[in-house]
Amino acid sequence: MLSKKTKYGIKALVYLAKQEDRVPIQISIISKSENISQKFLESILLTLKKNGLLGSKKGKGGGYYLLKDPKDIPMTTVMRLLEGPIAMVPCVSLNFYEKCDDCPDENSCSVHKLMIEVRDNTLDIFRNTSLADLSQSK
Amino acid sequence: MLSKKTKYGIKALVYLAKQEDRVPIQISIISKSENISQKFLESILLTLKKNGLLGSKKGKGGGYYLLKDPKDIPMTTVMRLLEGPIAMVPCVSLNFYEKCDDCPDENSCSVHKLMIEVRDNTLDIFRNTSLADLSQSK
DNA sequence: GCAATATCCTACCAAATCGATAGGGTAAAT
DNA sequence: ATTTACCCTATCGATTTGGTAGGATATTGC
Repeated sequence: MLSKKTKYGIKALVYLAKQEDRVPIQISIISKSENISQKFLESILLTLKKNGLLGSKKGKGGGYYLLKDPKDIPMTTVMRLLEGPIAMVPCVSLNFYEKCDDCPDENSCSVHKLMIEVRDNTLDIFRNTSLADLSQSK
Repeated sequence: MLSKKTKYGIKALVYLAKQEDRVPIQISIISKSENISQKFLESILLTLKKNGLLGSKKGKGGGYYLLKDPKDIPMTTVMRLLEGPIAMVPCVSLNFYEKCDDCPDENSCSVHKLMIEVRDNTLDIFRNTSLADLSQSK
């Protein structure tokens, strides 16, 4: 299940990507427009900033803005940053791998094989979808 | 993230599907073989029984057994039963649909569109994978 | 009929996560 | 100097998760 953190984060990024200029947009603007709790959104944008997706400006006329061209931000990046692993099971995760306690041998695990297939497909979608793709849609 | 409940459930079902005959298998056998807490597995198998996937026999020589041919059990059924919705967001779920609080219009929601794509792909895999497919693999 | 077996059922529990809120600190613009 | 708006930490209630406990119920073998 997608967390609200991720959902809100994506919506905010799309909102910023839709802006013509790279003028800083205030949290309050986004939170109102997208119906997101302002304080919650605040923390989300902060982590997006800490991880190099957003820049910020303090004080009057301040706010957040994208650091890169939306075309150059694949959804894999966004998802991993906000949601964590894309795989449904840690033992098939590329970036967050973890061995299962119960599984003696991954290669003979039925769940493992199935979840690799799911991961590959999902990964493909996220890799081939950029923030720009999401923003252009009507 | 796939819950352990689902993971264990799948493993147990695969274990049962691998049996030659349809002789009842005891919980303790499966739990030992698959390294699953016996009591936890008990509750999982019970829900699988209540939902028509498994039959059971009480008393000596009792246990659980598959009610259908593994070929006729698609993973969509198993997943929906144990994990719930296959979609990452309720607003794109076929069987567990729920409207978002924050979204005024689903059709113009960027997250919505992306998650529909993911759902369709994942659904496709689960639909075209049966319990038999998982059991045959080495 | 009685004891052994193994499912069935209910209740409970600790830990973790989630979504959100509170309250102030810091930097920048006017 | 004041206002603005990001920055940071801490806390909180609700829910979910994975697991445990203990006994009730049905079936088998003797």
